[in-house]
Amino acid sequence: MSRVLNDSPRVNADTRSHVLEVIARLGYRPNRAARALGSGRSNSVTVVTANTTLYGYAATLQGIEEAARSEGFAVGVRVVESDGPADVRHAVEHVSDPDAGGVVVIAFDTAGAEVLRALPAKVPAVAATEAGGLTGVSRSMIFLDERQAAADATRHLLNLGHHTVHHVAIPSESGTSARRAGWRTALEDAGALVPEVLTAGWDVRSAYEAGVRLAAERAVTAVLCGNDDTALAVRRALYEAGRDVPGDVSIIGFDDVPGAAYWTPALTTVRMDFVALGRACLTAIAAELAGEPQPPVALSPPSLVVRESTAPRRNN
Amino acid sequence: MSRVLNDSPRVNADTRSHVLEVIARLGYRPNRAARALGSGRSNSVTVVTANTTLYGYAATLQGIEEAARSEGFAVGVRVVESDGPADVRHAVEHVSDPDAGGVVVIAFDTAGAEVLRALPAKVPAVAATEAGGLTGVSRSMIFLDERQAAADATRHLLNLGHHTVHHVAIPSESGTSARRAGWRTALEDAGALVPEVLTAGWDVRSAYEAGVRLAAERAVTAVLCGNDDTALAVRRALYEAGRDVPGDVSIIGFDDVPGAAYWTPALTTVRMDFVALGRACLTAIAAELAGEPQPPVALSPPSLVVRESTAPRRNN
DNA sequence: CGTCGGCATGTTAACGCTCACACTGTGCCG
DNA sequence: CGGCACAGTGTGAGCGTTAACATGCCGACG
Repeated sequence: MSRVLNDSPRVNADTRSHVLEVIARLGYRPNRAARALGSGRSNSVTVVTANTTLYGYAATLQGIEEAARSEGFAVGVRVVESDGPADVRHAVEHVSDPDAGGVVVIAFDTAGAEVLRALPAKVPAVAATEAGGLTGVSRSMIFLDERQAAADATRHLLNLGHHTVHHVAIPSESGTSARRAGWRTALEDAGALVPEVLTAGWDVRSAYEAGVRLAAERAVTAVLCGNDDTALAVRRALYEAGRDVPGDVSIIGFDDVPGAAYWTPALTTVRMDFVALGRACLTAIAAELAGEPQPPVALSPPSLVVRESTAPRRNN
Repeated sequence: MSRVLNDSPRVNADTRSHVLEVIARLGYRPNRAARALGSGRSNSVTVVTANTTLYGYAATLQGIEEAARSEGFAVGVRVVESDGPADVRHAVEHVSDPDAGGVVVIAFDTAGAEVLRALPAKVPAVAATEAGGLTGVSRSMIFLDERQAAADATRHLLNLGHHTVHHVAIPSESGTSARRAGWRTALEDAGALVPEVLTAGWDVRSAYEAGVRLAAERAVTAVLCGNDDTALAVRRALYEAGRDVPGDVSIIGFDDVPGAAYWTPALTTVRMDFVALGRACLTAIAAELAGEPQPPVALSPPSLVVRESTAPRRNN
């Protein structure tokens, strides 16, 4: 019976259908735990992430779950609250259990990255990372390369007549995220001054505070925000300072959250297909678990979508 | 050794510490699958949800995971894409496996509700539902009762001089959600006219369309939206119609998503503590799995937080 | 001083599967 | 017509735990 469940090639069609019939009649359901124990495989993946609520993480998780479901995998979730040694160790121990199956770690931040580094080589894993991947880790790493889009966004602002564009960064694994890199490159190529970057946390408040600082400087007329939530907060700070968006200041976000098109003004942002990223991760870990070679994945690159939050520089 | 791992009372302190020492030295880690097989228990819960990306769902999941982690449970996720029979059946089969452990279904919508109804009585489960719970299901149901807050919100608008309050509803399990009920009650109590409710889906676009219809009617000056995303879209529609918020029209949302306070104007909304809801669900399912009686949970009720999107009715 | 009741600890049958191997029968080749 | 290869099927030894039971030990009680 084990043979028909795992559809081995060596079963007579008659026998198979008979077994299937009996299975149906008895309402038999295989027990996953027993199957895992017996085979050593578990047909499940667990995703470790720093958060389940933030859009990028949640959407990636959704992509993973979607693909997992269609491939018959069970999916587990484990959050690492911080990159502190205790949290990281616990997460690593959790997923080191064979029952956790394959692991996909969402390493957009240092917490995920630390887990990835601490993960024993024997546990199968892939990672969703920032563009470029992580250094010093030999794992399959899949990412959305927004470097180009970040440069496009910056150039878009420059072409609008802005003398330079400011950047408020979100937490990232490397000090130099792809967003920041693309931004800097575009600025340098254009011979524009590269302002100091402000950093915000995941919480909207810290982004707001960065916005307040930016709003105080009359010289800033264009800002590239690390993500849409950051853009929201920066916009708020600008508003409170009496500076109109996009009249006085143009802003661009990253992610293109579902509501971005419905903002007032609608947000110019970079569309990131996190769901596709998640799906690709699942496909990759499934291949690794099956011992198949992993074809390099090519995700369509993020692209700038221009809406209403950017406008020509107002001469005054 | 099984005895020390499960800290049974009948072990000598010396023996225990010795075993512990050896365990540490060998780097031994118990195997979850084997443990589940042997004991019949799995120390894990799987949450079935219709979505992982929408704020209410994601935050509830976060609460569950948080509590699960601190109690040593592993958490699985299974999404039911729709309330169609096939999706529901697959989800039910998935969680019927003993390895799935306890189940917490997020039944804010019909998909979740259907799963709950179809779940065999033998599988331990609790549900996070709309206020009031589901009829015809005998399971522990935990919810945030926003009826009062909805009424408060409606009254707030009425007190501001609005003749009535329109409502755009989001999908719900019952035709009459608590939000809607509270709204209607407040309206009736005030002797105000009860307008027809508009319904939107989870997608922002449908909410936008509802907003467009509302914006076309000069009589609407106050609208209570089913959630913050809906409010966002309605606000956009109003803006496109040249109607100012809150000058011409006041709007209120539900959820109080992290960014709501940073909108422009900051959104008046009802704060829902989904994380606490999730935690409560985990506590409940853990108790059920342990065979302990379940104390009824009392979650602090959602409350209205007044910000900038509501203002006195403008007489014209 | 013989017994009996616990406490500690040793032992082993499940748990529900998978996988490797043994076995049977058939068609085909020489 | 014997032998062989192989498709199809039966069988049972694990897989890593748990829990029930068996055993050994000591002190207390009669």
